Amino acid sequence: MEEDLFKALADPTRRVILDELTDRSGQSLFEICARLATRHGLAISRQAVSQHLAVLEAAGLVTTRREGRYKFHDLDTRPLEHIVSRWLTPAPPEDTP
Amino acid sequence: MEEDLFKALADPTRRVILDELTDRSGQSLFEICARLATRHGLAISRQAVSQHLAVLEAAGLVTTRREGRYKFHDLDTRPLEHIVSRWLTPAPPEDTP
DNA sequence: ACGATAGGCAAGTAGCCACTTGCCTATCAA
DNA sequence: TTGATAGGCAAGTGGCTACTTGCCTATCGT
Repeated sequence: MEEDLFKALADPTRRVILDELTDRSGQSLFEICARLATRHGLAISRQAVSQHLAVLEAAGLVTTRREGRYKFHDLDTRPLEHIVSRWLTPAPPEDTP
Repeated sequence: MEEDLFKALADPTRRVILDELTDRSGQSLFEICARLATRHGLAISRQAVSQHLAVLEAAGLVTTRREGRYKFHDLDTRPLEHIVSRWLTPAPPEDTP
């Protein structure tokens, strides 16, 4: 859903998570939490990060794979190409809410 | 401001306005209102559109010029290039809210 | 000058969203 | 099996935001 993509990008914390996954894809929830805290000074609860990841997954920006008790998160930037092409290239309008 | 850009893109009505300005740049507030109604079926008040345009202008996506009692709105897509390059190319992370 | 058109300002409201809190399930190590 | 680790679910709360309403200013045509 196109709507989900823009909603996902609207939050600064989610953008930092994308930065984190750009730096190292395939992190678990706890890894992401730790790196948000240590490298970005973000004091944020595990649930908050979990909810952000769900939003990013709904937007197609993150894919997940389960391995035992771990769940790894991988970045998928393909939806992003798709977004700028809407206005940078002469393309027809899309959603009408 | 980077934050303003993503916030601006988060709203579906604002994205349709960008579509409208992509189709024809330099429209006045009333023109945009009319075309949102006729071409997109959006029953939206003039003030709402005005506020949306202010948000788009704060994001740098729209520039305005006054001529008499008219105020024309022009599209500027440059901030958009800037946004996807953050994750599509190996670039350093940015905002930490 | 007067009415009509184009737009601005400000306050109020309703709905959404990020975040927390509390509890629960599942996997692994000892 | 027990405890610890990794994650999920659900309800509640505070703040932000899109939209409306009402009134005001400025420019143009006649």
